[in-house]
Amino acid sequence: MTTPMKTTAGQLLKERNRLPNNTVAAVVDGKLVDLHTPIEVSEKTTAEAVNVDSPKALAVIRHSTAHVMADAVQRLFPGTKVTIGPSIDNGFYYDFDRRDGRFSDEDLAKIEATMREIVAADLPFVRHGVTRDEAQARFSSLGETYKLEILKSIPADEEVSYYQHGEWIDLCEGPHVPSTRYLQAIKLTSVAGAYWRGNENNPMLQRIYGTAFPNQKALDAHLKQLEEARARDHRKLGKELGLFMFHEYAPASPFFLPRGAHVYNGLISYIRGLYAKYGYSEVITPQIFDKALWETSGHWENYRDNMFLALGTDALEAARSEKVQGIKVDEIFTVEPEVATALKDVRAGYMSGCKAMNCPSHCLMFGAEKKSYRDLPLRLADFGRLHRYERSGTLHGLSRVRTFSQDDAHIFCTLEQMQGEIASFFDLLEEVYTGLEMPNFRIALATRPEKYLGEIANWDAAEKALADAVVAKGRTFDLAPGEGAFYGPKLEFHVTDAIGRSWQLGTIQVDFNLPERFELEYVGSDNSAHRPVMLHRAVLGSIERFLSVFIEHTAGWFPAWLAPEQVVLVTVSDKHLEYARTLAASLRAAGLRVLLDDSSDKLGAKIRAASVLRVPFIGVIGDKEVTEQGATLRKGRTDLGFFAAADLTAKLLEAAQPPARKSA
RNA sequence: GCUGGCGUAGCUCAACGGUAGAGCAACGGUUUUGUAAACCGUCGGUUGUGGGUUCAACUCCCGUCGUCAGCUCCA
Repeated sequence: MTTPMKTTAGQLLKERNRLPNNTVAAVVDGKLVDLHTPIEVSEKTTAEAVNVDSPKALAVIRHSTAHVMADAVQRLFPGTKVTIGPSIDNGFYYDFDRRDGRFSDEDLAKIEATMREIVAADLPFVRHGVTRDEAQARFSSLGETYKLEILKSIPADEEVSYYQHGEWIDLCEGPHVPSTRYLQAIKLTSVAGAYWRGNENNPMLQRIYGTAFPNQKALDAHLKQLEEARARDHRKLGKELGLFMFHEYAPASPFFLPRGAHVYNGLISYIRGLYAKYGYSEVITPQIFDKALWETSGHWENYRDNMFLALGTDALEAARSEKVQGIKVDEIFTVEPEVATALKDVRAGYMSGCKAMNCPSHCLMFGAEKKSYRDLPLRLADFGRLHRYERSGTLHGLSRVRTFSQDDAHIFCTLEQMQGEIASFFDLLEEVYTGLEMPNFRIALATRPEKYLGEIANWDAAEKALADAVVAKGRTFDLAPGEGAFYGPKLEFHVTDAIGRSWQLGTIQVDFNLPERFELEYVGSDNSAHRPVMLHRAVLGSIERFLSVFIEHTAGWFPAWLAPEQVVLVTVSDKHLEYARTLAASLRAAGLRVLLDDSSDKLGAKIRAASVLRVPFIGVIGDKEVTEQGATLRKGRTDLGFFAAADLTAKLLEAAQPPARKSA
């Protein structure tokens, strides 16, 4: 018989001799709690100390820091109302409603200074479990209207509590560190607007972001990583390396300069090379279609606002002469009324759309000829250019653009073939990620959402096929329940880059919808018609977005097979130029991309110029190299020594091989 | 889209009511160099754009375009 007793997690752990010095919280019966708040325990209660360096502790520290920040803000800016202040992936934030002004960078410095005072005061965090009425009374006397709103949204069966350090209180379920003294490494990072409860119809609040770590060393490491990410920013490198540019005449639409276009095309030819091996057939499809196509595919209904509509002069002429029976333009456009008015006579039959996706084209191709089960699986690949109207606030360098192309393909197959197709896609994906030296990825399986289309049995079969394919490869996946599209479940592939960030690149998605809408059929061995399954899949996804990831992953140091130039020859002085020209010509004849720096700069300056451009190899030519007929090779900061001309060619040609051919 | 910040020479930035400047790049010359920036000179801007205020606007105000950050990881 166990008797319940009142104690604290800290006390309990101490009695059990399991309370190390650097403990900030505890997990009691699976729940994260404070060390210092009274709880009911029995002998059966399990308790575990949460070490200051664990991820759980980090969240507690950050949440406590958010409280301290809100305290500091209200001390410095009386009348400011608090809202919410959670811990997040890289730190924490707190949203404030401040009516008398905006937080400036100087304000952040002041707030941070006040926070340090609060930390130095070593104020304990005390939890108060209260009734709803008590909480209501307390926060309404403080005028904290947002907290009252939150209080209302807390389910009736949940306990309500507030936390106090010093004089300051906040409606909060905790847990918190025992005292402000535990918050030793804090930093406020930025201020930005955020809507109350994330809804743009609600008032705009001011959000202060900050971060906190168990110690200064960890904080410094984090700040250094942020700096590293800034240094690798693809927008900055794209400019510095002459890869791409933008122009306000085509917002969010990249112009790939010669060096960038080389890398772009290199990626496509790499993928294209693998398509032969994996049995894909590449197709080329139109850019602009009659609106009827998008009605069939369902995009007109669901995706119209994201599409660019193209109008020929024919359409305008037809409208003017009123020969065609039309519909009101304001039924087509969801745009400003004055635009709709200006265009109101444009006729529906002439409306056309620039493609945002390739799948409808591929469905037309599939349906154009009678298909037999012997034609399946049919894998149609398409690098076609897509246009999507993305909201201005979501645009970002190459990673979110309005025109791009994908390493897109659609596989038409039978239900039975699905698992094999998924497995084969998995092989392709692994080969590419390994080839591009981004071999680490995790997988998520997104399953049937509440609103879905098609038969549950098919959904179950598709989800099982996706899961089985992953397991068969000896991999695990995270389940994302209900995150699938309305037309089918999918696998998502999230790769980890060189500085530990995760990006979703690849995906394979089952589609029960489009074959239905396009009434696609094949004749089975039983001589009757069957509906094929359609798989959408991409390895890199948008090439533009992939490039943004790849540039940041490599910090601009592309592998030699992909780099715009593979080697720069630099001479020690003018008198070595003649031989350098001969050598450059012979390397070019061997198929290598060679630059020759014939400026009158000193050697050091030439090396610097080549390094800034991230050219993989630098060949130095001076007296010794002319005499011995070769070059001294350098890769990055590493000196590879002297290579005679023939060896140099062989060495560079080896490095210039794309991964597929290297491994073969 | 919304809120806020920012648009100055090709690039990175300064000047913040008195009429625009530096470094790098480019160009010309000198230098002939041994592993991440030689030296001298020259060119380069209706300060994104359209209006307004003022004797005077890069600077202040309004519109517009572009761009950057953020816009539930919920007490």
